[in-house]
Amino acid sequence: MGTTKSYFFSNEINHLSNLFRALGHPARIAIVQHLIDQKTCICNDLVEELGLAQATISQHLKALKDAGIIKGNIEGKSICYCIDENNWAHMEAHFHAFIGQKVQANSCC
Amino acid sequence: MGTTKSYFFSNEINHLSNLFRALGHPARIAIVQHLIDQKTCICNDLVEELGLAQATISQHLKALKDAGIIKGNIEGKSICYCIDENNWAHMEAHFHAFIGQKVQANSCC
DNA sequence: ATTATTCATCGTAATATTGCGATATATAAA
DNA sequence: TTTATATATCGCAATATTACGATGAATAAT
Repeated sequence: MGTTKSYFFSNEINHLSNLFRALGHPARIAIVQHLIDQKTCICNDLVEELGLAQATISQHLKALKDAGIIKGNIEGKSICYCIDENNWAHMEAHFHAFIGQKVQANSCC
Repeated sequence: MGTTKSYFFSNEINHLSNLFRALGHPARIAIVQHLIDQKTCICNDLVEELGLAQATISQHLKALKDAGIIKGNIEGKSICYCIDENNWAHMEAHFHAFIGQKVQANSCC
């Protein structure tokens, strides 16, 4: 009990919900927005920027990396993160295929 | 400890992450997709359709309703759910404003 | 070689989510 | 009125998430 029954659902649906879930936390949205805004790579000014502990930021970065939304590159003693522009395009397409669907007006009220 | 520090973030960011989170579960994606496909309203054939317990489905419906994604209407002894087409449009715009942002290619690797 | 910096990971506490059976409520049907 | 049907909610157990301090690993600076 307590565990999501992913095996009840298609890969398609599980993948989509994983992407949504990865963005389902304000810190992770803020991180992604920061990476988009700063174009150039960002390491952990995020810690100062967001006001969360370093361990917490690192955890959120991992979640975004696992979802394929960002990627990181070692750069000296720090690590340079940026949007994974390849997956970003896929994600955009994936989201749009779902959210862009036509919805009937007032179909129940 | 353990609670999301929403007050660290803007309303904009919190709202967006709430929307994403509402769709961050396969059952809820499946429910929304079902509501889109069936155009006409759906009550709890979802229980048979998804194979989850009635209480669980009801809980997921509540999460989607709280997020403004669906709405329900009493219809005899059952309740008729459908996409809230007004908020759906807002949501689409909101998502697109975020996901549709231009991302620099290979900005860190 | 030692020290400082940057980041990941571990361990742990607090809280949230997921799922279900049981029960409550409300309407329809008999 | 009694019974059946549909749904919401309560209470609980299992698991996941969020957050943080402490520690480890790797590189840069001294």
